[in-house]
Amino acid sequence: MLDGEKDELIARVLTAQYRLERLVASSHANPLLSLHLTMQQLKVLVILFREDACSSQDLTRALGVSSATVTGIVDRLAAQDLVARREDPHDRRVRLVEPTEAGRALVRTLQEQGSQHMRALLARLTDDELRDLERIVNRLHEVAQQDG
Amino acid sequence: MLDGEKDELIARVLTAQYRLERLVASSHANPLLSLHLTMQQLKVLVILFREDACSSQDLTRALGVSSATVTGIVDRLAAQDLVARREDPHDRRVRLVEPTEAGRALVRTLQEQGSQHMRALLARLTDDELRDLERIVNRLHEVAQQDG
DNA sequence: GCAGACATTTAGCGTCAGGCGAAACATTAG
DNA sequence: CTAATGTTTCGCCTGACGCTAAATGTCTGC
Repeated sequence: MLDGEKDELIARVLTAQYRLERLVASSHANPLLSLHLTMQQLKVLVILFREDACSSQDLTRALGVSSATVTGIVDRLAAQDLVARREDPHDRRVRLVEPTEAGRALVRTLQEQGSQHMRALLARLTDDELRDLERIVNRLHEVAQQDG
Repeated sequence: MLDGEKDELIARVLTAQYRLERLVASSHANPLLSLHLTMQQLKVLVILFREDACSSQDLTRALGVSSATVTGIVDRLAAQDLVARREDPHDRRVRLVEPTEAGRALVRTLQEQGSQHMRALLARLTDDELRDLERIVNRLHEVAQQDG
């Protein structure tokens, strides 16, 4: 296939995917709308979800605020049982902050919107279609992993 | 295929997709992290993105706050040129609020995370894989549309 | 045409989260 | 041992949001 044609095919796949996401999103409530966190609290959770555990200093740098401010934000997240603090075994001055399972679950609901809905849609595909999809998603995963 | 086997296959597809999303998300910055809105402001934008235009009263109900509060939130979004107000032609008491193009673009960046990255991944698939993917995504779109 | 209802905004007040600098305290590094 | 470092506490300040009540313009039903 010519490069132009492949680009066109990729663009079509992305467009189709985008339209599907839009359609799925419009048929059920966006989890963001029922969220009761502030933006800074959510940012901390998103960072922790990705990094697993961070020192207060890491958060200070990531958010661009003072360590006193980070203490306040983490305190309020801890009060909601969304994060927990622990000591860094290598340096007892450092407080590592990590998401609780509830904190993780919360970020997950934001990132995998419509997953139950998607399950219902997938159930409407033929077995062959499902197998094809599995094969392709696994391929994409492989490729993404090679990219590091 | 037996129902149990199909459920298993669907679960595998969802798991593979989840793992792929996690991998993609971990390799580039989450646009949420550079957002400078408050949560209520973001919620209003998300609502408007979906509905296109809302009255203040619609927002009052959607957010569960007073109309005076909605006025403040919308004022501050308008000051950032993310929303615009206009009169409802059918009832001049009503103020319709709609996202500006900048407001739409902002919500879009949150919802299509990793789309450039995905493009690069797709480029690594074979032509047949891309065609299969397009076919399946279009099928899912069809099914989602039938569901209303 | 008019009174009552309705949609929105304004004004004033209060609370909360976040933001800071400085000090205190425990820990680490040289 | 001293100086530097990481975190928390304290005190102060600001901005956003949340509310009630009043004001103003518009609509509805009689």
